[in-house]
Amino acid sequence: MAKTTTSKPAAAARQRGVTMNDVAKHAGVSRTAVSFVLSNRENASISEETRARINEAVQALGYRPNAGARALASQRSDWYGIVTEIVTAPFAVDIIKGAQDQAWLDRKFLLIAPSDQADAVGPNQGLEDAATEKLLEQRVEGLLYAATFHRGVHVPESTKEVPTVLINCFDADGKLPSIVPDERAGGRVAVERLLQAGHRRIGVINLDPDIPAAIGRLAGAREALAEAGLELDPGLVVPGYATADGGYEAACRILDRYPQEDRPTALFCLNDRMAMGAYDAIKERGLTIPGDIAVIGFDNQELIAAYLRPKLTTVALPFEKMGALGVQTLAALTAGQPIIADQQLVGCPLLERSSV
Amino acid sequence: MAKTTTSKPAAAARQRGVTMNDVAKHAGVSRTAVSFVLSNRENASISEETRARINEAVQALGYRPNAGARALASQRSDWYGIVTEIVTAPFAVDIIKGAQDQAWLDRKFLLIAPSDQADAVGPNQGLEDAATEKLLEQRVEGLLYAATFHRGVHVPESTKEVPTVLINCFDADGKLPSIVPDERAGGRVAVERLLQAGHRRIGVINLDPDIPAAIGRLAGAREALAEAGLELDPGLVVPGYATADGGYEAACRILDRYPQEDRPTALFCLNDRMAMGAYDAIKERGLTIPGDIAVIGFDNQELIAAYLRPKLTTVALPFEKMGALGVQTLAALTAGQPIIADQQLVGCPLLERSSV
DNA sequence: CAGGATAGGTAACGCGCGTTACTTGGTGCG
DNA sequence: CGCACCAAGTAACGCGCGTTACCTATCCTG
Repeated sequence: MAKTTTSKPAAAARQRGVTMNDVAKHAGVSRTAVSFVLSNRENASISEETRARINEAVQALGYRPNAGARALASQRSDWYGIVTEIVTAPFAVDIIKGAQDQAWLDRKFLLIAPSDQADAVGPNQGLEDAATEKLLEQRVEGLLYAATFHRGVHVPESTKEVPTVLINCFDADGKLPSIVPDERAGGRVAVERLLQAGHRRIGVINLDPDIPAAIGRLAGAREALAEAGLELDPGLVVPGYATADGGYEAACRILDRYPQEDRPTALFCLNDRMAMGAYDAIKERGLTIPGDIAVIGFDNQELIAAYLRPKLTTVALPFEKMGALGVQTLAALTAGQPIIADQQLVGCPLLERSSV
Repeated sequence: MAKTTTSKPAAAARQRGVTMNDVAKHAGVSRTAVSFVLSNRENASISEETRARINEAVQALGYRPNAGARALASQRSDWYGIVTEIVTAPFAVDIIKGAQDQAWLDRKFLLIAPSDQADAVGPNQGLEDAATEKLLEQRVEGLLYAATFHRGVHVPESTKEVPTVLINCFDADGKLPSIVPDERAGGRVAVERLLQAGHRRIGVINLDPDIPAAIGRLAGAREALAEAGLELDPGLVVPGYATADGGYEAACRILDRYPQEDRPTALFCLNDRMAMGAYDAIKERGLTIPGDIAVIGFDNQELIAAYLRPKLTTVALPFEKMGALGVQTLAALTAGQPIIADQQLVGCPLLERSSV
């Protein structure tokens, strides 16, 4: 396995551009022939022998196709673009990973353009126009928009020029197809798990009640309870800021509100950060997890859920899957297939750890 | 602000490609003239009037330059490529953000290519070749390699064809310039902070002692102690797995090893995950933070450090800055400037929160 | 043995744009 | 009036490649 210094290819390529012409000359054929074998044409009509000679020449010269020129000539770029503020927020970066991997499989290149967070809070909630523009200049074949958290967004007009799919967000004013987590089913599976463990009095630490995550997860929780013939005691639902401190305070309120015999035996925290705070509130009172109080979270923020003590049982947001599905959907659209559904829901799997 | 439906531009552009020729016709000039005003040539010699006419035509038709064609003709792509496994690991995604933002400022486009984690553990520790190859096919002007954690890497041979900079890693066998965190200075500032708070017996929860992070941070800690006329008691340095559990166990050992009067009054945890575990060990013993034991971490993993109770004082890894500096360095190299230094160290700032 | 059908190629155009060389009409100057 | 000069603009080439139309030799068929 001695590393021979026969890296002539690299040396040759370094001097600014081995082209198909060079390959053709080296192999003693026309450039067209080279193009044919490199693109594996069906009706090839190139003899095995010259095909081999050409491949040798490619190796020998270290030829590397010029993607730009190819795109120009063939009128297709093999690029998708994704506009996202996610780069800023490690939280949902798995969307990108899922999309990347899927694109890679389809031999597409994913161009990632950052979207200014600034816009996201302003009156125009749209993801950034400049990024979209840049991507269109690259002649991407399709566009993806990905948000850090599930919400409605406004998308730039120019988007209408190419197929577009939204991930973890939905078109607030149009009909663009979108991929979003099935919050309701997620809330349901969480509470079902608690019921299955024998809990009957379940406290819920809520998020801002107006966002899709809160609406869906709470509805799911109610469904699960209803099926068990139970109702959600309004006193057991407390709102919290979406932080550890918020979770701590909410948990304190919920735990101190009732005499011990009425105290909930389980807490459904609508996100993991709040669960983190709830842990402190519970431990502070000399209670154990899950012995005295079971806790279940949502989001599966690895850095928290997998490192809390005991490890947090939680419902995962399917970021990676959403990213992959987004690319698949986009591929279908660019291939001219009709839109399957305006909104595709992706399941949120329960991750069993040790807090229930 | 009524939204008029005068989106003729979009409509015009939709039908596959408004070109410079179309603009030229619409403005009644030659394509060359259009090219000149769009690229803002110095020796323009285009009258203000026709320049205006051309710009109007651009607006009217919704013309958008074709980046690929431009690259082909001008022989420069305005693209940098970054090969990284970071997409997989939210941990260091800020490197990408920093690089993105800087590239955006320089009007460059950053192509992000995923690197298979698989390779990173194998005997060939190199970041993936396929990704590099793909990027070179796009004719990127420069390459960046970014790793999730500070270490030596092997880079594909083909890399030598364009300027290359390593971020958060260094070339294990060559001379490629790299940007890495100043671990030593970071360790030093952490311990200095503890000393300043009056601590004299400081425990250290170490990482795998062979990795650059551990070597540097520990050396820095020793330096700070030496300057205060102190030495690091070997019994106070315990190794730990780089997880919360590892930190918990290490903290238990260190806390239980000494009678109360000899017990360290502060713990320097070489990463935040271990600090998270140390918190539990401390609280379990009925001790308070920072009253009885001060804790300082490293890495500034926001999801942990900012949400622990009390919030964790820690030393930040300058991911975003490293990303930006990487792009700046690359810009200098592509501009033909000589390499400043083989290895640029970036400072690790102390983030004061509430655990010291 | 004429005629067509194939295998095995090649010449040449165009993708959209940057760029260099060239043209043209007007103006200043001796 | 003749010449140089400049502002204003254009024709035309080439970037590297995909693709279509064409061309030539060989083989088969009737």
